[in-house]
Amino acid sequence: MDTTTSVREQILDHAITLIMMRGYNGFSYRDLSSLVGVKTSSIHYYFPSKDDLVLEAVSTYSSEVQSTLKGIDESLPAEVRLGKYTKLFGRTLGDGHQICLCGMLAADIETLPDNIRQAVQAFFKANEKWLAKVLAEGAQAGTLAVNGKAENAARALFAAFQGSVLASRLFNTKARLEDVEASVRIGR
Amino acid sequence: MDTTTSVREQILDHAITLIMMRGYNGFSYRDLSSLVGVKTSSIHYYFPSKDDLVLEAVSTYSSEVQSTLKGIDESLPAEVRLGKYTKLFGRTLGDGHQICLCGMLAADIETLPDNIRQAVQAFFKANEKWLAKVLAEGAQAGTLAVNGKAENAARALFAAFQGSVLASRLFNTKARLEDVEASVRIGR
DNA sequence: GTCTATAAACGGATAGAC
DNA sequence: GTCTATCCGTTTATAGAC
Repeated sequence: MDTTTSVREQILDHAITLIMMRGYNGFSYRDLSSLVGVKTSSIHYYFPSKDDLVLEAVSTYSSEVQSTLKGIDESLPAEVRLGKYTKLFGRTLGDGHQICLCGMLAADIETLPDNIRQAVQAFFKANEKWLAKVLAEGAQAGTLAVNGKAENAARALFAAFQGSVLASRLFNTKARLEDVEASVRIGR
Repeated sequence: MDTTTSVREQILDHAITLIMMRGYNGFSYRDLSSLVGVKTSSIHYYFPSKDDLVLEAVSTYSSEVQSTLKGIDESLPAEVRLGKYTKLFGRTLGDGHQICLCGMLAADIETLPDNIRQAVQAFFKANEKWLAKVLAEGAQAGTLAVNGKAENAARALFAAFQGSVLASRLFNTKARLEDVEASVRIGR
């Protein structure tokens, strides 16, 4: 089997982790250079500008999340799917020093170009759409507490997940993610 | 009357705005220098290190928010107090380019010293405590939808507010703050 | 208190050899 | 593709004159 990871992939992977940890303005080509073991000029060969690198980081990260969501069987009960979504955010935390890449870039958005803003917006919309479907079904089944329209509740719920990974890292506990799930889950 | 604003106050005010806009790693002493009209070395006179400046920014910001919360009459109905809290976050947005200072620093937390982390944690806890009281009363009165314990629901709700200012700025609309309020408010 | 001057490291980025 | 070498602006911070 092939366990090779190209330099390009390594750069991208480390960039994603660094952004999730320290944000756009908190990492440099020099950081990547020492992590991957190539000179900064080699990184510029693959990603001419930092914005190019970050834009591709968003695309890669977003595709991975979308793929995970697509892998969640829609025939499962709504509350079970929500539980899997909570776990997805739990994995995002990693060793406890990372938050969602798009949540982080949303914080840095005023220092980023418009094409990155659009990519981050698309990530938000996709997550909200997925959650809206889950909430609508859970409301129908009486297993999830949904106040008002599912679309509005989904936007509030996604915001709660983004805010809670922030708080989870700040307080060094995953319990805050569970608070969010508990806030909409009826019964045990 | 005295409309004088000391250089020190001006530095602090602009620092708070810059952090809310661009984050810890997104502004510099040079930015402050051009905004206030003094050299960067003069800023170092008041705030020896950037961390000193940011720590005091958190203290000042936190005091202002605490003061606003204290000014909300506790004899008002819970849902009315919640409405005022939503408006507080709406003012935080300002001209639409700012988020909560402590939400921003929570995103930057991995690049900050421990004393700042503690100050940000204290801000989170104070807000969650205030919201827990409102939620408990609203649940009792049947005006607010609270699932599970008020303390847990309050942590989820505060996370939702933090996430929603992020989204409000990202999409350039205050509607996302209202989604959060609507998600717990019963009836019209 | 505020300035000039300067340090010393870091930032993203490019040219050209190999 | 990767390197060396370099550009040039930025960053936090300090020393010392006024």
